[in-house]
Amino acid sequence: MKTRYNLIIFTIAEEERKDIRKRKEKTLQVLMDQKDQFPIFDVDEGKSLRDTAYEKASEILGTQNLYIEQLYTWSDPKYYEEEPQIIITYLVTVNQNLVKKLKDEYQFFRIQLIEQERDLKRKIQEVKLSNEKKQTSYRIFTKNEEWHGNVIYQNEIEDSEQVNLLTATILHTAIKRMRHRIENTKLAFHFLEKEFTLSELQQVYELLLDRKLEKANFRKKIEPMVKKTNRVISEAAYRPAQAYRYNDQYVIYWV
Amino acid sequence: MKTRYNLIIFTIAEEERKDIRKRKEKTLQVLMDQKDQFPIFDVDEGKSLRDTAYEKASEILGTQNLYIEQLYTWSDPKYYEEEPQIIITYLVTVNQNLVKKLKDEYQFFRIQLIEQERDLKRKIQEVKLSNEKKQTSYRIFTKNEEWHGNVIYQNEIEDSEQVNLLTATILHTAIKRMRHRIENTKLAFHFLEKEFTLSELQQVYELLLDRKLEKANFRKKIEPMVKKTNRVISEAAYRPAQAYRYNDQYVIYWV
DNA sequence: GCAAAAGTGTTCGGGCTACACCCATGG
DNA sequence: CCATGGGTGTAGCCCGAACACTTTTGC
Repeated sequence: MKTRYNLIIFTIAEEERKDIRKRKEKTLQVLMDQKDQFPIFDVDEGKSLRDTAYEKASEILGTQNLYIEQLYTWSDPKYYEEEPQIIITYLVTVNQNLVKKLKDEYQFFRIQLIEQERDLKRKIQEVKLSNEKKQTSYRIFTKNEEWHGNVIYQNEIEDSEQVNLLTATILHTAIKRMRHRIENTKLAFHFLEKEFTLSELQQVYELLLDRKLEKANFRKKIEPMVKKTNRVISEAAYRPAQAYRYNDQYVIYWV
Repeated sequence: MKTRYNLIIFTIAEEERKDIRKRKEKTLQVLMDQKDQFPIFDVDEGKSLRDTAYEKASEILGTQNLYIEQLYTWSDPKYYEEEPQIIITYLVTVNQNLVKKLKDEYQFFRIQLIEQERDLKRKIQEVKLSNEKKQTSYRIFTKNEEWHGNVIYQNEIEDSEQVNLLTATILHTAIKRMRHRIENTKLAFHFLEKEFTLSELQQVYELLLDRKLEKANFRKKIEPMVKKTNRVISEAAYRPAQAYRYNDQYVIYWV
């Protein structure tokens, strides 16, 4: 039985400005290798897996400024085509401007999620992964089922030519995890520069949550997580925005 | 590098009634082996770890009515005295009345947590584990620290004669996890019979959260999770209580 | 002036908190 | 009738949702 670990690395990239009067658009992206899978490695003997994963991610991305967290450990045989494995996944987020010298074997793909159906027991999403060179898309069915009195989530994919089940499941699980983590960790801030505007922060939230938020309400909610600086950031032909920083005093979830 | 899995199994037991006029007291208990550790096993090749863990837990406890969930995967060398390992922990909860034929090598221990100190960056807890035959106690220091810009939780124990660091960390992590899970899964209900009173449910919450709750408010909050039956349950020299069941229609956290 | 976004204030409703009160039972 | 817990109603508060409105900039 082989034990390995892999990395699901997210970034938020700014697209080219199309309209000089408008804000730059941001997209959520994920890193995959040439086989459309997440980078996977053998475990380093006698070392903390978090350290190993952090070093490997730094090496891939060329920066040390990363959010990292253990996502889940996968062992179900249905995930493997060949020999059974145990895979421990680490979730990483990074600011794209810090990413240097990305190796040829890895590429970022834009993620688009389109919800097609949803009821109490199941959900169908269309997932599109694309960059300049390549585009893949698949549909993922998520069901919550009973299993010995426990409610468990099962994912199925329609077109296994496009993506394998484990990859799709990891992506699904990672996005779900990030949606929780933006509420009470620094995760969202690792997508941004040290200084950022509240609109940029709101865009990060909107990309991860996949829905529009109310500006006034958003600002009230995240107020304790940020600190205003005395600088402003000018973007385009509209009013410049105040620069903010993460508030290091902010601690919650302290059980 | 060896990969294994272990089980942290909780139950809530009713103590003997001391005063005929009073309600039976409940205590939170955890299963450990004769070396004061959680049951640990080799991974079953080519099988889902959740299935393996579930079967092993059923075998130990003599019942199939269990809550089970993957807790975390531990790899840090500081947890191991001898050779490095990777250990995947599964969290299990069970109703004690269903526990049959518990093997001699395993025993349940009452858990008492006493918070001694707490501020923004650290917390000190005294942990007492006891049953009729044995008692151990130790102090656990939990700190939240910076690590490459991430906030991470570090546990330290004072008296490593009493318990090893991994065992203490798993217990700590499991309780934290349960405190989240009672809000949105069936976890709490696996401690109880199929039918129960709202007071019993409230006691489960109070044991896990380690604080008293307001009766009226608690009932309003958990109302959507339960269904009233037309039976009553008489306990002692006071008004009998309505019996409730888990409401199977209740689904949240459906991302 | 106008388009676009920055930034703020107000109202409404739901949920949590605290507290008060009545009900049913066995001894 | 009393101790004990079962069970319910209400008032206050905070937080999030919805919406409206003002300000600042470059073109």
